[in-house]
Order: sequence, then structure tokens, then C-alpha cells
Amino acid sequence: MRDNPDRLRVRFAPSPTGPLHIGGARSALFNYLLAKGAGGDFIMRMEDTDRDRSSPESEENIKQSLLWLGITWNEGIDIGGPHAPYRQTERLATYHEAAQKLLDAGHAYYCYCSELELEAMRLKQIDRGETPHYDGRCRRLSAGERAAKEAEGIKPVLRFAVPKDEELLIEDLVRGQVVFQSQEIGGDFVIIKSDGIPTYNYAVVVDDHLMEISHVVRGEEHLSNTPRQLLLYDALGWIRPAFAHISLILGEDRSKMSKRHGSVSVVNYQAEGYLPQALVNFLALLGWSPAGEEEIFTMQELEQEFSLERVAKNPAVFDLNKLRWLNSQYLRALPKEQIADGIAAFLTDEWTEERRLLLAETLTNHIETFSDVCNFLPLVEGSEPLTCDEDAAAVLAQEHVMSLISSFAAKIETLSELTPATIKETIKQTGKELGLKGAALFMPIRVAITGSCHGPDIDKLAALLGKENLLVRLKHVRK
RNA sequence: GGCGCGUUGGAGAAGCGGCUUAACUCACCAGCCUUUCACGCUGGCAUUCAGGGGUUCGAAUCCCCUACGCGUCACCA
Repeated sequence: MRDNPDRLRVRFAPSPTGPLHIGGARSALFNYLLAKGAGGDFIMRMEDTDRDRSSPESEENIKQSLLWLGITWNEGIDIGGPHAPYRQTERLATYHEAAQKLLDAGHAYYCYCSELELEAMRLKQIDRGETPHYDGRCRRLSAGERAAKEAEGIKPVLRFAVPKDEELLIEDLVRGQVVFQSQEIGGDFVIIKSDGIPTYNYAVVVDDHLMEISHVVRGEEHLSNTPRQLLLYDALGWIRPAFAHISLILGEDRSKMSKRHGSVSVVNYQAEGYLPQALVNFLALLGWSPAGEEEIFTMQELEQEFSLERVAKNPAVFDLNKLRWLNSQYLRALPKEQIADGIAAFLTDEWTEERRLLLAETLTNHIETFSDVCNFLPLVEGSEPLTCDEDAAAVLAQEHVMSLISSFAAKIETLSELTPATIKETIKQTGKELGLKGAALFMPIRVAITGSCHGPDIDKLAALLGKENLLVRLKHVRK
């Protein structure tokens, strides 16, 4: 039935109803890695059948986020392919065609029930302690009754006639065998809405089949939808694809990742100065584990390493700590020019290229994301003295500090150019003259400049601060 | 509530009946290095696999029950 049944074809099919979620990104990544590793196809399809919530902005956001992560598709929206179009609202005729077959074969029927009627039915069922489900009342409508409803101007939905007592077995590649009973599905479900737009469960089946998808890899929230889709495949006489349901990503409190857990959109991480390689690496490790002991992988390595067999069944908690660590690993491997570019987004225009480079060099080992640079800005900008903590104050209280700082300041004053090298030299000179070295020499100077006992290299910080600001800070200490 | 899925340390996890007195990574703690911090290095961190029953010579690994967590029950995807 497929042109090439052996070819692995997967897809990422998001709804453009919001920015790309971290969970969606992981689904896309797993699909992408699977395709790349097997030399298969990765298809990008837009499931925009919810016309109220879908927006072009969301679609754009999803595409940009995917591209930023380095996930590209070789068939799908924008670039087309043999099964175009790839946007569901542009495929309406296709869905209607298949629906007609279902209708003709008696697998589907028109339903004229109003929202009110449906609601009343549901309430009654709940009252009786039953699970709410459509009772199939329109299933046996006579031609005459149908005509009457049509005459009233009621726009019907098309429902799928769910067979009784059928066992639906999903051979899931990550969860194993999962069984559902057809009568537990919740009644005859809608496949075409009254406005002629197909529902999710129906459109996915039609598209996945027509687009020759071999493996459906998606989030676990779709597992309970699968029996409906299985029924549809069978009724249409289509062979089922392989399924793999990957577990959800949880927030720190073990509930599904949502806005209250902080950043959930890929764009958030982009804006916060994370590196796409790090996010990809992190996402890959969420629910999948490598065979060896190495954990840092490039996209190319992941393509080789990834396999569905090593995908875990249990949900994974999103650990920002580890993401930050991974990001720092990638960040430190970057040439300083790229770090300078990365932190530029968090700096004012007053920062020249040269100073940005020096800042990048100074902070490389002290920041985990580009936005962390903001934490260090007070150290290297402005002349206001920084408040000291207890330890720092103790350092300044030492007897030799006044003469040390005075002597150091005097030497700085004579310096024509402040660079890390000249400053370091000046510190050493000062130490030599006063007979000081080690912590006794460096620590008071550090505290005088930064107000703290800890921080990046003092010579670099001083150079960034500039002569004027540096002298003001030193002067302040002597008061 | 019905149905489904899951449960190994603070987090990600390996483990697929004996090689496990449970890998590896993050976090944490200690030490070394360093002018400081960080980086880096070294070491520590689950006598135990949600709990309880079974099966077996032997179980984290197989079966059952209980508990807990999550997902899903739409003309939303």
C-alpha cells in the first residue's frame, strides 16, 4: 500500500495554538532523530483544525523554534512534498472523500443532536452513575427523519459508529501491549464537525495513512486516543502504523509541565540565553538514555545513538539545574567571539566590540547561560561602591589595607592604559614594594573593587571598569 | 468515577532472573588546585529498588494485591 513499505517515515504534527512547548520540542526531536538515524523521512504537518485557537503567529513560532533547535524537515509545510498540502485546513476535500467511504460502508452516520441535547444526555448519565457517552440516538434515523432535520436547517456532524465488544490492541514500541475495549471509548465519536472540519482523531488517521507514516511517535496523552484511531484504520481498510507513546515531561512538583513551572516555551529558553545544542542534548536525555556512559552529544551523535528501545516508560521531571550545567559545558567550548555575540543581547550599545570580548573572556567560566552576564554587570559598570558582606568587610578592616590601596591607586593613576596585563603588573609591583603577596595582597584589592571575596579575575574586572570608575571605588575605601 | 499508563537516591537514569555488597550524569558534601570564585581533579552520597504477598535454589528484574502520581474520557488537539 505504501510506495516503499520499508522506508521509515515519521512526522511532527503540532497544532498552531501557541508557542512551541518544551514537550512538543522533545516529540519533534525524537521523531527527527529516529528519521535521521534510519535514513528516513521527517515530515512537518500543521494540525490547524481548531480554527478558533490556531494562529499564523503560532505556526511561525513553532517553525522558528524548530529551526533554532536545528530540527529541519524534508517534507511538509513551506517546502512541500509528494503529499502536499501539509496544512490540514487545506486538505478538507481529502477528509470528506474518506468520510464518504465510511458513510457508504455504514461506519459513519449523520448526527443532528444539539449542544443542549448532548449536555442533557450527559447530565442524565452522570446522574445514573454512568460514564458520559454519546448514546447513538441518531444512528438509526430514517431517511425521512433526516430530511426533516435537514429541512430545519440543522447542520449535522458526522459520527463514527463504534462497534460493540471489540478488543483493541496497541502494540506500542515503548509501552508494550496495551488493550482497550471498544465500548470504553465513550460512544460514537465525531469525525467531521458541523462546519465541515474534521476532528483530530479522524484527520490524523487520514493524513498519517496518506502520507505513508510508518511510525507514530507522540506524547503519552495520545495513548487513550489511539483505540479510536485503530478503529478508523480498520474501517477504512488501512494498515496501521507502528505506535510509540513517549512519557510526559513533568515540572518539579511532578505535575505536567505548565506555565506555572516557569519557562515552557522554546522561545523562552532562546531569550534567556540558552544554546540550542544544550537544549537539544538535555531534551534527548529526558526519557531516553544512551547505551554508554557519555552524556554530551552533538545532534549528529544523537542521530546515531538514538533508539526507541532505550526510551523510558516513566515520566521525567524537568531539571533546570542539569540544563544549566549542560548549557555551561557548551558555552565554555565556544570561541570567545561567539560568547561575546551571545551576551551582546544583554548589554547596552555602549559596550564596544573590544570590551564585549574582554567581558566574554572574563566571564566564560562564571556564567552558565548568556543572560547570567547580567549578574556581573554591577561589578564592571559605574563608580558606586558595592556593598560588602561580612567576610569582605573583615578583609578591609585589616591594618595594612589603607597603605596597600593608596599605593595601588597611586600607581593606577600613572597608568596610561588599563589592560588586564598592566593591572596585574601593577598589583605585583605594589606587593613587591610593600612586601605583600598572595591573599594579603590580592584580597583587599578584590574587595575594594568588587565588594566581595569571590568573583572573576580581578585584573580583568578592573580593566573593564576603567580607570575613572576604578579610582573612585578605590578612593571610597580609604575614607 | 471508568479506562489507561507509571513508581530504582533530591533530579535524569542504567539494570531485561544469578556477573549488582544497584553503573553513569546533575545537584549536594569533603579534600586538592587557585590571589578569590569558578573551571578541573579526587573521594563521599540508595545494605536497597513505593508497600505487602507469592513464584523460584535465587527477584529491582516474573505474577497478584494495595498505595500514590499522572494521563484521558469534547463539534480541543
